[in-house]
Amino acid sequence: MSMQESSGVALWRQVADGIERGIADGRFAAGEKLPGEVEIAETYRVNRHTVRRALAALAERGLVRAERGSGTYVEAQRLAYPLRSRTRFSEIVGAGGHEPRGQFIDAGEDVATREIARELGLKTGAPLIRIESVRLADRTPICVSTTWLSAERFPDAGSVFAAVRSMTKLLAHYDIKDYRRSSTRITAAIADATDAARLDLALGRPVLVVDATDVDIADKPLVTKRSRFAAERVEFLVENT
Amino acid sequence: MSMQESSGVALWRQVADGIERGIADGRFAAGEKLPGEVEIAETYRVNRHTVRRALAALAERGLVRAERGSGTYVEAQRLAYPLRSRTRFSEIVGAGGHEPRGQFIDAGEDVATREIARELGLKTGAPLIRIESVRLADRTPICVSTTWLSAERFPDAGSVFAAVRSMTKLLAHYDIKDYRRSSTRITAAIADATDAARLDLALGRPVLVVDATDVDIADKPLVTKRSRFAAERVEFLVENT
DNA sequence: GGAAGTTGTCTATTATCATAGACAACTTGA
DNA sequence: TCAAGTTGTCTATGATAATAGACAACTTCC
Repeated sequence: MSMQESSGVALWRQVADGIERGIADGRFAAGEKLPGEVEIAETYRVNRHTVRRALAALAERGLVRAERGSGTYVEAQRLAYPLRSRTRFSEIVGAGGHEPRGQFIDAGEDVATREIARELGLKTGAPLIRIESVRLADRTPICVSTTWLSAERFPDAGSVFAAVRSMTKLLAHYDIKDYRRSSTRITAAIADATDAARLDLALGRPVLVVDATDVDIADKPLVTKRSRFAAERVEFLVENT
Repeated sequence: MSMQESSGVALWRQVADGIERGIADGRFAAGEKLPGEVEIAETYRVNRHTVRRALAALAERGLVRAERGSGTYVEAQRLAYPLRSRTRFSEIVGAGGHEPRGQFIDAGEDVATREIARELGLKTGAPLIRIESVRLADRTPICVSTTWLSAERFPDAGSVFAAVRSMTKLLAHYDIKDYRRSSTRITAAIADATDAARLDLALGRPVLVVDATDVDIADKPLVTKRSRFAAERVEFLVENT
């Protein structure tokens, strides 16, 4: 009967994404009641069971809540994340009325690829400290980051970060009182298995991939990082001054 | 045997996304040979047939090309898209050595939601012109846009755009010689069926959703739009000055 | 109380996904 | 030429996705 586009994405998942999109762009406001399962099934031209599976997936992720006999209700909101010259995770999250947190996952040594060397103003193959971390707002993971610093300049960066769990505090430990974002590159991708697990994100969900470099007040590169943000939880704001 | 995470995304699709990610971030350079199907199957822990399906999907989208007896080769590249105060699609694409094109899809009338009214400095319910368009680099669709303008100030915007197929030229028609981007909000989502078709994108692929407003030299709002960029074809650059 | 509308649960059937193995067709390099 | 390594094609089987129908359990409102 149906044509079956065979996109590699299950029908229930497409319905779930459609509803989530509706929540994200405000067609379904927070607290509001969704259309009934039968009505959703009709609009997407799928079986009611397929809709139920979609809703179950959204419910598991905490986006909706089903009430038997009554209906299914929305509960969600996206975090506004301005991209400014002064970018501090804790300030941005705090300003939104949430409690910023940092989690240290792992640190190790690495050598600079050509790209990282260029960003940090080092030579290819220079020794680096690599730090893996997660940042959260309240208890919700917002992004995972892989951060690189020069191992010569910041020899104990790994253990320092593990203790302070904040990039600002890490730099302060090395007497760097101020820094700013010099460049930011943004694209989107599907979360890989590791990132998905760390972000508590379903497989196949999109992430915003941000490559950024921070410099000190003399424009000297300090750290470069690649962060993956859960797209369903944030919205970047670019303000042209 | 396998655990089956049941993410709603087929295994072959996950493999395809993984390989695409590898192409996007440079692990597999353009023109280079991918690992053999057996090796890919081992790294992803799936059957070779599953890998073949993933490669077939990538081949259909033109990202790779299989050569019997020899191997499978990469062919792709992402468009760098700087987000500056002065943002002109044709200039950005032209600077990358590609030929910019615009396609008019549809125009109609609309009334301002609270959000659009705020962006354009109008009252909620004010009459608007809504324009749907696609922009391409060479023959590849880059983004689809929904653009809103005040119907009072730009009464014939729809038919003018249909003729000139460029926002800069449309504004020039109303004696606006210069304008600039005042705000940009970025997030990511999965392309819906309509956008996917217009972008020639497989279902379930991510898009970068950009909400932007352009203002004249006196900071008066001119147009506001929501664009959906094929994430696999562009990379946004934010330059903090 | 009762009707209408909602979500929850069960059984059953068909199509697609994923695996498995074997071998053909072709390219490359020794 | 030949061996090794590659992609292409075939058959087969079990697991999962999607459909279909029926009815229970519960809420809301008249």
